[in-house]
Amino acid sequence: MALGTGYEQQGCHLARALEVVGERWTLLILRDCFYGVRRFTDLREHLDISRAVLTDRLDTLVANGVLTREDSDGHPEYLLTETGRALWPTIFSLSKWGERHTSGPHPARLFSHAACDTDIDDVGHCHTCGEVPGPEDLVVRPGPGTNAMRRSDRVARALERPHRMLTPIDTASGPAGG
Amino acid sequence: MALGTGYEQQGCHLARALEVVGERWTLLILRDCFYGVRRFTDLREHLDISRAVLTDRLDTLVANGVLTREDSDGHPEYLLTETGRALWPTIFSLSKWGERHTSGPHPARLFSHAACDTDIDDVGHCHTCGEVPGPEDLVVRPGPGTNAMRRSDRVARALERPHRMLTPIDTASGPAGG
DNA sequence: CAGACTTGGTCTGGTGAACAGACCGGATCG
DNA sequence: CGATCCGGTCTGTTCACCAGACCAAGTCTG
Repeated sequence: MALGTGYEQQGCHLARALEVVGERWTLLILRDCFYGVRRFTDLREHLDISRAVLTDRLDTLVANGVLTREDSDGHPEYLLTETGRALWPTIFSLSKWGERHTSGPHPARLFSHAACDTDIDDVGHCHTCGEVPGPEDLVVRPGPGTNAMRRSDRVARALERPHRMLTPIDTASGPAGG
Repeated sequence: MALGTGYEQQGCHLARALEVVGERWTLLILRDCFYGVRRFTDLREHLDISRAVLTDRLDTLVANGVLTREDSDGHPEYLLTETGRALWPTIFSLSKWGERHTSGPHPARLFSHAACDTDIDDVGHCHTCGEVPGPEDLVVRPGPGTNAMRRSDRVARALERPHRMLTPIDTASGPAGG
């Protein structure tokens, strides 16, 4: 619980939202889910997060209907629900803010509208189609700021190539090291 | 620091953003700043937050260029910078998400475009003007979900009436109690 | 000027969360 | 049958948050 019992007094939807997704690591976990990461070990390796905390966050997200936990091939897979997918504007805008205002000027990731191959702008708008595509219609690829990332885990390696959001990350293409 | 030193390995703008605004209370403080709250005591009363934590969060936000600390009439005032104002889409979308997906169906606050008096939609769009107004062009007023709030502090009372965002909250209109 | 009050903090002791890392049970591989 | 992978749980330490006491500067009252 990010705010203890405070949200009751707040009576505010923002406080309630922060109860669910405002804890440490949670938005980073969800960002990875949008990228297509679905498995415990992939999340753990990519985020370098403690197992206990990852377990707790996933449990919280499942309990709040943001993720589902499904068995696939004997392994659990964590998938975004519709509620979870609705967080994309928040994650996108916060990431853009970080890019603009706290980091270097170069985006680490670029997002393009899969239907027309146009890069979306800072508010997620596709100028070719005149719409704001949902995350399922976006392709993520490395941007000029990517050199800031020196991670060699399987997720980071898979994201070195363009990848359709929400489709599974291919983590079977080789060992973690490299 | 919300993520310790983790953001270095992440090389990700979202992680860097969360370093700045991802700590407990921070987004609620900033929401209040958008509403026009500027003073330490008003923030403390409205959020019911410990003095030490509020001090720490304000210092962090000032140090990261999200707020400025200025003296007005002998008292410090905390004001959003341009960088801070750029967080509005994030706060708005997360609040909308909380409204839709974690709380009741009724918005606690409604936002209208001051120029044309039209309520903005869930993505912040004004259908009359065909644009997405910035926070300085919005008026906030209580919505049908407001009854969930039973706070009687001065900020809550001031927000019982429509209020132009980013203009100072009038907290001198009476004592805190009611 | 004394004394009370407001404002904007700092300091302290207790509690809960996050961390690194050990351990573990089931499945799969060789 | 042992080794490895996967998805966790458990443990001891560190760290952040909390309530609440304390404090200094200003300021209102007389």
